[in-house]
Amino acid sequence: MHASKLSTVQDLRRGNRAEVLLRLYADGPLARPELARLTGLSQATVSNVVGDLLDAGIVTEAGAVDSSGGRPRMLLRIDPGYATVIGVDVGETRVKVELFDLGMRELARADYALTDQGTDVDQVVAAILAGLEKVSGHAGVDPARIMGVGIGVPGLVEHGDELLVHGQTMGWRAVPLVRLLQEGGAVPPLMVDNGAKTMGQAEMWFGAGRGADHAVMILLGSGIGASIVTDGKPYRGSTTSAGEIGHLTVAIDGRRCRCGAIGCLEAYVGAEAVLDRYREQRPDDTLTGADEETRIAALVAAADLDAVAAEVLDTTARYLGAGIGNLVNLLNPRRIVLGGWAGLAMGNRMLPAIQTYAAAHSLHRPFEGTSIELARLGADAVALGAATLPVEHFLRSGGRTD
Amino acid sequence: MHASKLSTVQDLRRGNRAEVLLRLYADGPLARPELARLTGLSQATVSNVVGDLLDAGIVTEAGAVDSSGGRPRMLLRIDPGYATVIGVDVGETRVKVELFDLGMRELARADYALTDQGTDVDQVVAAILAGLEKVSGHAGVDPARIMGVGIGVPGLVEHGDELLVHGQTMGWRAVPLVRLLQEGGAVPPLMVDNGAKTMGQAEMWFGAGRGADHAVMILLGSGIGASIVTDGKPYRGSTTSAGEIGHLTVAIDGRRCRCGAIGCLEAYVGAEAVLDRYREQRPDDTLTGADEETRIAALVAAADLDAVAAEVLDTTARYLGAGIGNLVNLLNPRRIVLGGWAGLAMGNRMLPAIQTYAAAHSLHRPFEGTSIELARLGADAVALGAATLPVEHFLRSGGRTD
DNA sequence: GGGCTTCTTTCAAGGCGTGATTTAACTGGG
DNA sequence: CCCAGTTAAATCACGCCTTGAAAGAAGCCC
Repeated sequence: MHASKLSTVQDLRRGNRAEVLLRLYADGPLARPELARLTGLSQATVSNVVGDLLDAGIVTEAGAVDSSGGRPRMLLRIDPGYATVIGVDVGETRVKVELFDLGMRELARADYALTDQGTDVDQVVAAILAGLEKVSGHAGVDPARIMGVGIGVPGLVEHGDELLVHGQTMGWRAVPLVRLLQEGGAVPPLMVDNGAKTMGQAEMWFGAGRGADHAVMILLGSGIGASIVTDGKPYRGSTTSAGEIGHLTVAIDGRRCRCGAIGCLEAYVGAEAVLDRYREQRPDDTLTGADEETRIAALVAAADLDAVAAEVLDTTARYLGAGIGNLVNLLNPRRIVLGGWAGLAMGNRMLPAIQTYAAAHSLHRPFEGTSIELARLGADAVALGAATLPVEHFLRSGGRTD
Repeated sequence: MHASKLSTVQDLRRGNRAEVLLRLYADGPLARPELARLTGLSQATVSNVVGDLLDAGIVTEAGAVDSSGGRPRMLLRIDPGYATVIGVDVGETRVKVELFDLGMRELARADYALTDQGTDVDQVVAAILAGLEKVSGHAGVDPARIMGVGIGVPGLVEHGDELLVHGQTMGWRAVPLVRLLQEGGAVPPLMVDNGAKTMGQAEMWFGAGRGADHAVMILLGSGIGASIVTDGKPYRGSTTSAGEIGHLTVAIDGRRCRCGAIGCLEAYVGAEAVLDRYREQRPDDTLTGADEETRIAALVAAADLDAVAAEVLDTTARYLGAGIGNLVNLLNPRRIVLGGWAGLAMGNRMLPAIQTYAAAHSLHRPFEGTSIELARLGADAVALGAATLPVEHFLRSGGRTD
């Protein structure tokens, strides 16, 4: 019920700087008059703010254009070289650390295999620290100019007094990841979020979610998760665990899920569940491949000839469509993005079917206002999205690194 | 991705006035030092702002208290008599118009029966206009001091160029309600929202939702709807139709819903569906009463003796619990409030069962952070909630009526 | 009554956004 | 080549805001 949190007149300035920075970051090079129009600020203020940002080196001029009889407008953009950020993708099989400039071009990377499915916290922490060390030492990178580290982890992240990670699949319970990293010598700011959420953030900024103020990014892998964006901001709920789409009940008298409940979406559409369902119908199991990823690919490829495979995939689309319908009815998003390696593998073939089933399980009006698309950034956007966390903080704070 | 919309230094003042007003409204009489602490403003600014508000007559002093050796602090509160608001509850059987002071005490009311289930828009508009006329003429009420009219309608409300109401149950299609009312002589501001949402707003402000920043109010009547509150604000989605909980798919191979889809929650837990299910199992139908409301009451009363009734109610609780579980997993709210006449009638007896089933269909962690409660304001809070719309606008704008 | 405490107002200082004005930069026509 | 016309950017004076400090107000306790 309470309003925003601005009070002093400097906060106002900070807010306007943020407005200008966000707009410049989102909509590429812009000239001052356009900025004034887009932000609603006066041209005088835009000149002032831009002057500050130019002095600080955050913004640079990017050439002049146009001129139908007047002074040409000078384009402005955020200097990609002003600072760098690091994104970390903690998975169950490996840790990936990438260094980006502000334009999100990758400057360096480090990759570490995990030997025990990520259950050993110390091994993961050591890998992250090694990765930070390595990419920070990359030629031409000033460690003082690294504005932050974003980390995407599989599991729930609790932002309390101390940041805690609960990772069911890796057996992590209340792991104080930030503290462990700081004790290991990592320098703040360290920002941690769920990997599905960071990937969703990446799609929102650079992929299929661009421009949508209300969107849901579905991350379909072995299991299924989602990242909800409302009013342009990631939605976390009261204890930061919103978006657990995997355990929506869609078949109240259906299969038992590994979570113990009955009829969860994940009991049908996660890669693991899809392969289980196929195996049940074809005990001879003709799919090639040892890991889920190649087996799902084989299943999709087989669907043209194998009626069982086609039926399994169609059922998947039907359940996923019902789940998407629930999202549409409940959240009324502008866009739904299907991502994750399994989502892309199956979605490439089945997007139309998914859309049809989703329509059947949605109210007409909200469905009309929703587009359902595939993710554009592939399955490797977790680190990219994680790296946007410090960037977003930087932009929203009006350009201070603190 | 964009920030809030403050730019000039006067907006800052307006924001601080709003902060003070919201706090005073929510937390009763407060003294200046407490306001300073709660809002984060300096005592000097609080004095300034309060001075303005006192001069404008919006705030009044409410006696001094305390004094352990110092000057006693003067309590402040919003003057309930500063202005009045009107709330309108448009139902399918009647139109109710109520006049409140700012403290939401009812000063006058008018009630009009509808003869044709509300299908005739003109009749509804005429009833509203008559009601406005009547309560505005109430003794001691200055028409110039009516700060606005809030209207709760059954159906989707589209806030586009022109406000349009789509009411499926009344057969309304794109009805320009505000325009019709203005042409009939009603004076703006007129604010319209879905009745479930206004009722949710009432529970948020004065009922079971107080203090929860993330909550879902479930309105269970003949059908079922919901009002979602995120970060303290009503959530509407991209085309203002969020919260259509009634057509969540919970039983993908289940009953056909009147909306045409299969397995909707509303096909099981709405009063109509509950009575249908009972009738299917007991074609002799021993329930007394002609309308849904008394028949549901009879069903609940019969459950102690009638095993079929008990089973029907238990199934209702199971489906409702699954639906609530979906809300918990997806939105991670702090509180879920069950209201509406059917929700209260059934919830009184079955809340524990609903909670148990909800727990079974929720992830452990988010469920732990959620409380599931019954609404406290009865089934007649639609008009009250509607009346809060202009009040909220007034408070958030810092005390201007424009 | 005189200290003491606490609330409330007043005051000067430092910032900020804005409209108006001025300066800058470029086009196009004679 | 120069000069009016046009648009962009910077500058200025003004009014408004918040704030810490200081002053004033209003009660308590001894």
